[in-house]
Amino acid sequence: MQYWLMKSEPNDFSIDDLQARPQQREPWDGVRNYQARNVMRDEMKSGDLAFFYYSSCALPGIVGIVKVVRNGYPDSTAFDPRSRHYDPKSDPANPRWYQVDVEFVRKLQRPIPLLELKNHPQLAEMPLLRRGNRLSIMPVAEADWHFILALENR
DNA sequence: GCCAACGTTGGC
DNA sequence: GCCAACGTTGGC
Repeated sequence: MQYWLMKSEPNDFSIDDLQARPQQREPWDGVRNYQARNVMRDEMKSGDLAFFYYSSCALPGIVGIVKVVRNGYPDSTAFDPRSRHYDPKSDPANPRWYQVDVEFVRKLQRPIPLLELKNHPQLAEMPLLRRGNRLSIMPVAEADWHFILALENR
């Protein structure tokens, strides 16, 4: 099993939105970055866990945990001209973009802000904390996963 | 809103 | 295949 971090802008899709969905599940669609696409298509597997991370908001940070419940499959919003994620270059016969399905697991007892993560030298090698990182989906080392969860109750 | 950093595009 | 121009991301 692997661990991940998935970014979302809370104004766009929040963990509360996920919790409110039928079966508390939702396709993680609209990702238009090749590296993140490759992760969802090739690496994320049903049963993996991921941190739900808020970006581009008042308090960027980790707010919860989700579980991958479906392996990568083509992102159909790319085929829909009415979708804001429409990509005419994605051909259903040869899809360019992929998504996984995620399921709500729980919210953290408190959000763990990016600023706090930066205070821990142990986490300095996380892709999230590396300068200029723009990946919307990235791996989390198992040790980092547990370290971060231990911050939750402080 | 600013702007640094990065990814993508497209002319050559 | 190079690389300048442009668009996007995302913290601040």
